[in-house]
Amino acid sequence: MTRIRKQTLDGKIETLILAVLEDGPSYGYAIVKQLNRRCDGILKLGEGTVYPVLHRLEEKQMISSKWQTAENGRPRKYYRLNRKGHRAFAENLRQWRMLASVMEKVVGSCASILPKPQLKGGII
Amino acid sequence: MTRIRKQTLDGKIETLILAVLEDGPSYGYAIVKQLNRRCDGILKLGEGTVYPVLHRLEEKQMISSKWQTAENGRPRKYYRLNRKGHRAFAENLRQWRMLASVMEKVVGSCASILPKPQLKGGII
DNA sequence: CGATATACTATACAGTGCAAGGTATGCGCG
DNA sequence: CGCGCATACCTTGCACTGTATAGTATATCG
Repeated sequence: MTRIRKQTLDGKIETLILAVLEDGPSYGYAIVKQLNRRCDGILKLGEGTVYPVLHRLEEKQMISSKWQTAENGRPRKYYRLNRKGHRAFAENLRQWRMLASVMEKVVGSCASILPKPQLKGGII
Repeated sequence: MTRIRKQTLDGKIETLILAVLEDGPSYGYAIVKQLNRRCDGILKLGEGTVYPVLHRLEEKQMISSKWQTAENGRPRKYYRLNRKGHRAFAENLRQWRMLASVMEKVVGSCASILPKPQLKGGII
């Protein structure tokens, strides 16, 4: 299984992180682990990838952070979605669907050379 | 209908152009028009977007160019896929499927807030 | 005690979309 | 003829994003 490339993932990590936080507050290290575990073999994010995105998201006021000490004594910076982040996630999702539609329209037509795994229904 | 954002499209234009050329040789201006027409309302690429990508693709030896004069007297630079480009397109397609799978896994679970248009089959 | 996992941070780089601006020519219209 | 429009190409520079690299600190376990 090949790892996913940067240029493929580009612009999607923000959405992925928002999606994780959509399920409830979490902190950087856990987010990295969860995403990697969730997409084992395909996604292998480093901490140097995720933390800057978190800082950018906070800067854009989509998420808020709060330092908290876990039961194991470690300080953790918990992030949670705020209204702006919630809206951003919804918008990102819409954008994702649009992209999927475009790719389907353009690539789909000549993609018969590489048949799709399965897709019985049309546009995603 | 909102236009698709840069960060959403990021890294996909190369694939889109390769897809068009997969159907036969073409030239820059026509490629722009075709992509925009094909995805009317969503995609609005400028020439300043496409030409640099064509140059990069040629630099990476995925496509080759050949000047040719059209019947209307205008000089056109026709591009065609070569073997490397063909392989790159297949790889890009694989990457796209991987991305779709990742997005499905992570976003799909909590995406119930924004129900998908239709999808009866699972992974794209 | 040393290794490992946890948990955070900062810096610097490369690739990419795209806005902005420029050149040149053929064609139709008033 | 002059004007605008569509055609057809090009370059420069910016902003954003993933990520490699490097650094810090502490709890836990063999």
